[in-house]
Amino acid sequence: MKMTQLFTKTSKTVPADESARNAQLLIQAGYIHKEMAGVYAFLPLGKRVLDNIANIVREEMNAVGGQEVQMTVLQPKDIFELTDRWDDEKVDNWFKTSLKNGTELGMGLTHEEPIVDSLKPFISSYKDLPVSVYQIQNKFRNELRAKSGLLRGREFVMKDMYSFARNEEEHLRIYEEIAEAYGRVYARLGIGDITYRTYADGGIFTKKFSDEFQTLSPIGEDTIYVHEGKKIAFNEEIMSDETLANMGVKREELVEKKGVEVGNIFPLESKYSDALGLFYSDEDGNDQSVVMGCYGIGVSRLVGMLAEHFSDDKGLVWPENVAPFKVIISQLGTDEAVTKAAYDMYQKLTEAGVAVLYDNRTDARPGEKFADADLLGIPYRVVVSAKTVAADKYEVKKRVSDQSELCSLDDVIKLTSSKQG
RNA sequence: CGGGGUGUAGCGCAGCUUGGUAGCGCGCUGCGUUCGGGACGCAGAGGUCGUGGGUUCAAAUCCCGCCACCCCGACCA
Repeated sequence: MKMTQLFTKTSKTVPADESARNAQLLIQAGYIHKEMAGVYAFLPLGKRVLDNIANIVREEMNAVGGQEVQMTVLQPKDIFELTDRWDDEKVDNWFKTSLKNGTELGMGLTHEEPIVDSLKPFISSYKDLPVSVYQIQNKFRNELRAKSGLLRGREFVMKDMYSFARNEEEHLRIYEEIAEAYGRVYARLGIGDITYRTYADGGIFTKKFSDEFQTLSPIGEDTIYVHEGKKIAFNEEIMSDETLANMGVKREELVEKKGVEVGNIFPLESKYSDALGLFYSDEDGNDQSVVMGCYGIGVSRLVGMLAEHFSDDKGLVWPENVAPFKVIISQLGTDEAVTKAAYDMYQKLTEAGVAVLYDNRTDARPGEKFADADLLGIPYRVVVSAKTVAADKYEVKKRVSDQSELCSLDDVIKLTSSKQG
């Protein structure tokens, strides 16, 4: 993409109504637009990052047999009454609305009931199970207070998967498979080493425990206790001598940290399937309960988490897998030879399948182009100028490094088109 | 929802104490000079001062209500 086509611009000043670093950077660089507190629009660059993250999540969910669907945002009241969750006393952060005739509706905050409801016509036999279904969709939560930029909004993008198994044993196998897939997601996003599977409370979903995936960060809202040796952690909310004993861990082995919840998985047993009448016939023709699990990943929250984590005093520093563009070509000067060399590079990289942002602005001086390349956080910067043209080379610098090197066009293509991941 | 703070041009801010023709920087438009780390000169455009009421000859400024945004806390699929 040519930068002159991109409608967003960077700003020299930090927005005054944000104090979270992730929101400051993303707004300053033109990735997102704040519509209201806790509600952000994704602009072209932000949308590309969001989609890159979503695609990694999608690939890993597909790899463990997930089938993608898209549920509705508008939800009927009756199915939530069957599970006793409609009452505002039970769930108090639900945006609700109504039809003209007064019929009450909910706006997607979670989808256990609708998913069960839509699978019901298709699940009747043990032969129909197991199955896992997921979606990547906007979720709405009427938070009393939005905060921390993209980390805690009222409208956000979430991947939620629901698994349906014939029995507890099958459920556990699937649950662990998905937990492992989660590990791969965070590894591919570049935060595998600081993300911990964390033993936590079950919240409104289940009486039992849940597993959170917590990424260590000073901006984290949760206090967790990390066991480095086992690469696991415990949420403060369930810390007790009994829990620790059950897990075979000693209190002095744990280190207190702040974490951002980037995923949360729950065993649901048959709470929702039973309530909504989803059963299957076993080999003997007897009705059996379906054992469910649900699995969330905060996709837009991850945009914020990664922006927060991968940044420096000059701006964003995206990992290659999520960067909106892998390469930015900074053309300095408007000589014909320079323009031609820059445009050649742009075309060749594009043909090689590399996502390129071509800074073809003629009204921006070098310092401004460099500052923008840094702020935008594009992993590779290729400078084309009278100097590089004279040397018949291109100057390549990684965003994470302050050393540049002169390369041939082919070298640049080789360097930037590898390591897909 | 409790406490604290802030709303003035697209962005960042000053002006408010002590009422009297709304300012600065960035950005934007035009012209010229510049051109490897956010250049400079000249000439311009752009504002219901969050909003509604009140006091006053006169309100960005004083008083009251409301709205929005930020922070701390509580809460948290």
